[in-house]
Amino acid sequence: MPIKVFNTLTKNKEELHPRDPGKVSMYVCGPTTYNYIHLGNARPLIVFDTVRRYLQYRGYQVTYIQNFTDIDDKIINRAHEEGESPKELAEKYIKAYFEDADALHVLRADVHPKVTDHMDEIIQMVQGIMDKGYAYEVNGNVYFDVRNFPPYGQLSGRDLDEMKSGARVDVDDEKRDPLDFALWKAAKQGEPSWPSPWGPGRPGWHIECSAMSLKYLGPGFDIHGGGADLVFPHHENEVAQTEAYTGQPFVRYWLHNGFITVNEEKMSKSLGNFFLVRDILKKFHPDVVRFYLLSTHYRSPLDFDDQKLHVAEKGLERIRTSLRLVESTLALCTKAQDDGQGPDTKELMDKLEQYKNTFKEAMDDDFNTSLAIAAVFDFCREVNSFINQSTFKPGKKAIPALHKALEIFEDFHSVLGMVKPAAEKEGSSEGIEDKLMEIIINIRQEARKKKDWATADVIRDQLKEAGIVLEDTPHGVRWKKLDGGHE
RNA sequence: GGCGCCAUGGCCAAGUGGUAAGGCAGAGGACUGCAAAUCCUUUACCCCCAGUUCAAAUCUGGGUGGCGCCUCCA
Repeated sequence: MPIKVFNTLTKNKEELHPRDPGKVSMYVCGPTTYNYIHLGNARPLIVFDTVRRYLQYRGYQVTYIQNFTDIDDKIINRAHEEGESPKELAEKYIKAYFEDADALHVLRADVHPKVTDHMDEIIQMVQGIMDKGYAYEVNGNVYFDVRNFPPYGQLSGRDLDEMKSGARVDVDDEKRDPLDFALWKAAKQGEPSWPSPWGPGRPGWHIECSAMSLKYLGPGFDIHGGGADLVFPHHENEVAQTEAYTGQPFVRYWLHNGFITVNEEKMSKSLGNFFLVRDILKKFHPDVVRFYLLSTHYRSPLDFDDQKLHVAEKGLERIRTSLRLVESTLALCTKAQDDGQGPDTKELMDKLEQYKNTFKEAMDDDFNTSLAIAAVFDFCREVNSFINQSTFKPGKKAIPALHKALEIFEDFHSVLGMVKPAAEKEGSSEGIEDKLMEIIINIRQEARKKKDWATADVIRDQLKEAGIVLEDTPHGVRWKKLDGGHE
């Protein structure tokens, strides 16, 4: 079964047939590094990270490129405000970007190219576009000539003449058409600049993604991703530049994620209603944020508030509880001397396999993470039912089925990136913690044997206050630490 | 003004022709010394009107409401 993706270019779900069989090339627009990233920035990171993980899970060799826009007006302005160079400012926020993205378990791209490292490629491309007659130079500025490129508007479904009537287009005497956009901007006083055939200046916003994607992925690469607000003008302009330059189709599949909203309004820096990832992570675990963002289909809008994160927290906890149940039961089975008792494990294994397939079918259908997560919940219920039914006694017989359950949890985790808790830090006092808990639990069990409920309850209550929850089960006592805020 | 998206139970959210997945919350039950966790049961005239069809949440037309892009924006 081929994977289907919704292609903005055709407005249809299409089967994914990569340029090179078995390989997928992806380019995702990365941040302009003049501030910490906010939740709206985090959505495409997590969405396309999940796309990448799933493609890898399905056996594709994925090449993933995500750029940093490390020179533009906003960076220059901000640098002036903060009294440092644009370079220093950009480096600071690139570092911060990685801190946030790593926390959210976003895998690093194969290459994170920066604009300032690719001036030669950019200048060469601008020159090439001029040579082919699709761009012109005025006073050191180079503009793309949209009227001369008939397919302009193909991605965003716009008509040049209809747009002209819109009131929000800047009038600029230098341009032949108001919609012409800058490939190269002449340097202004006090701004960083690079030498070029048209005098000192810097690249326009759009050309960088064309130049860098072309360099690392070549013409006609597979997937270009980004937020829906980039469709026009950014991606439209990328298509125009690149196809004018290469004479070939630029990208096979355009994928765009929907917005994060706050009170049903788009979260954006200009509206000032944004929440920084690092602030949210003070209140919620990164895995919860990830779960929350993936619980809605990537193309739908997603409204943000704390209450919804709390709901996500509970949902994720349900999955984690099931995972722990499997792990602890497997430990009991491994220790057991006999076969144990219980219903047929073959039937369980078949059902688990079915849920795994449901998960895959959901992801195959344009990365429907919402449906896929529903399959994970169904899977958990199946496992919970099996282990908690009264006829079940842990023993050797159940080991293969429990192993299989853990393997499938691992599959889910490899795609969603938040099913399993991150491993405890190396060199922690975990060993001692386990021993202490064993001692405490044994003391409490002695009290319970004597029906000294008062003592047993005091221990349980006080542990809970300390953030440790005890659960008395038929097969022994389990404990877990409550996940509070992160760090 | 141009282009586009969305409207599903108390909340969130899948589902694009055959009488509604999943999560959270609520109610009842099982289990438990009591809890917790878990399991079972239970809660939907799918925004309105008209049309197409044997059959529509799902297609078509109209309406109402909300949102987005056209300016930096993920």
